[in-house]
Amino acid sequence: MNYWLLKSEPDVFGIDHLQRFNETIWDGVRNYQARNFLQTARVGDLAFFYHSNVEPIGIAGLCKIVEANIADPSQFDPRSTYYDPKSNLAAPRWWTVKVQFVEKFANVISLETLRQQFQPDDLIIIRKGNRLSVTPVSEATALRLLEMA
DNA sequence: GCCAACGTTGGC
DNA sequence: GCCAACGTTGGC
Repeated sequence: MNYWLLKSEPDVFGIDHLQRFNETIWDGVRNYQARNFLQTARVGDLAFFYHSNVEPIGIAGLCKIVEANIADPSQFDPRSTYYDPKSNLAAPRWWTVKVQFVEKFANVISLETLRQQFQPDDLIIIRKGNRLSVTPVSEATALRLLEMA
């Protein structure tokens, strides 16, 4: 099993939304490196839910992948902000997963705490200038994060 | 294939 | 609101 970190702005979609909806298709990823990570995610993998651009910044909860290799439906929807006219049904360009709510942490693991506890090599999210919205997390790091939650 | 220009992200 | 960092675009 693998571990991931999914980044989102809670003003748009946060852990509270996921708790309310229980499941969601993680749509709108339009970065090839992030997409490639998503394509390797498998059912049963766990993903940390990171809140960006908000106070407090940090890991707010946990979810799990319940469906893998979904062609992101928003790429085909002209009304969607994620619409991609260069994609098509026969050869979808953007792939994603469906995630299910697992847990909202009692306290957000803050970015400051993450920086104190981990090295940039261990946790991509704390690397300077990182903008990837989907990143892998090693098992060792994941287990430590789960203990901190 | 290079790279300047541009738009976006996201912490501060 | 600022701005550094980054990815993408498009002219050449």
